[in-house]
Amino acid sequence: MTKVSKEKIVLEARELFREKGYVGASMQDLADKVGLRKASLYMRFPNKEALVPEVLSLTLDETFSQPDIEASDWYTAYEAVVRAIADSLMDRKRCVGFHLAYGVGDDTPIAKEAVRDFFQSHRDRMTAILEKAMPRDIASITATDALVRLEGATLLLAVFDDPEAMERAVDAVLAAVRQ
Amino acid sequence: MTKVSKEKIVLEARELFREKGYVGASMQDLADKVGLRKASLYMRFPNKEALVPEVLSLTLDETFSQPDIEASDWYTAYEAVVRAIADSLMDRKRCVGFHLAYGVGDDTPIAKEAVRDFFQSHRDRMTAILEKAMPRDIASITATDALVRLEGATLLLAVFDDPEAMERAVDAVLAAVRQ
DNA sequence: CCTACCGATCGGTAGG
DNA sequence: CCTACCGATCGGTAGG
Repeated sequence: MTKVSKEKIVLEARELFREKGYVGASMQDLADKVGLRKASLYMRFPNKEALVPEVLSLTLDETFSQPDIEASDWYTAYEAVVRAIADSLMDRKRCVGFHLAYGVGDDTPIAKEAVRDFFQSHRDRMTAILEKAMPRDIASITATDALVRLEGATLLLAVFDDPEAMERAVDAVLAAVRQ
Repeated sequence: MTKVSKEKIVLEARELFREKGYVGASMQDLADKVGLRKASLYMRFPNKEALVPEVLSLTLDETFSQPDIEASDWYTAYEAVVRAIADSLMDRKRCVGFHLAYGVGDDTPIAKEAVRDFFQSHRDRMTAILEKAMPRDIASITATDALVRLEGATLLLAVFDDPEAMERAVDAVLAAVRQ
């Protein structure tokens, strides 16, 4: 009976938030998943809301720890990010960030701010890569629209289990920066 | 004290589902909104799940009752649909269908099927318009990708209250069928 | 269309 | 890290 790590809890919390959203995910479900009693979760996290920043910063780190992102060639780096995002979305059929974006309200300001940070970080880091090849304002718009298409394609994954829209989104987003 | 119409209840239920999702919206909130006791809602609807098909079919009807959709010119009709969808999303910052797509699970099969119908109807009706100008398979893909972009842009509306991504999505989606 | 209620579950805490 | 509990709220029903 080895101690349950904080990371394990965050990973399972992410699965719950992704699948059921913020309100639909319960601390009892999470406790069952990690094999603890519910009360014991409160030793590591002050409350449910505090799980949200942890879940999102873990996810951000995963996405941007792709090896090719350090490539000197901007296109190689950009393609790596886009494919990392798309692969993770296709794997899980939903975006935990998007589910939380729709699901957290003004009653959970810390969670709300974490969601903003999550997507703003995506935009900033993608913009930084594209800035090597185009002016800052164009890079920023291009990054934002890429995110919009990738996230939008999760609708088809969630509703119809159809990955084709995501594949087309990846192709279109990459083609947009190649011309 | 005139009777509360079924439509009024459905309209308020839509607002709740859009804002809080399926699990986050409570029958008590809905009762308060329409000025009834909670038990009285069950005279018109057998349960909470039954509200979902009503909410979505009302929304579908609103979108496709735009006058210009009957235009003989396919482009005029398509533009009317795209703008009707975008205007409604920009107005409310979220898509009730998307929130329900992420939020309903296998425990609510009727709601889940209603969500599928909702988006499949969008695809079918947009495809029907585009078929006047291109082969069926291209029309279907074009319609799906248009939906993906418009729905994806709700992320920026929900998180940053930024309408610019939606405006660019509308322009891009219309430009895609003009060339 | 109401009052009054049901069992189940929610997030969170006391106390060890 | 646990047992045991808190008040609040959930969807839904009985009975009038």
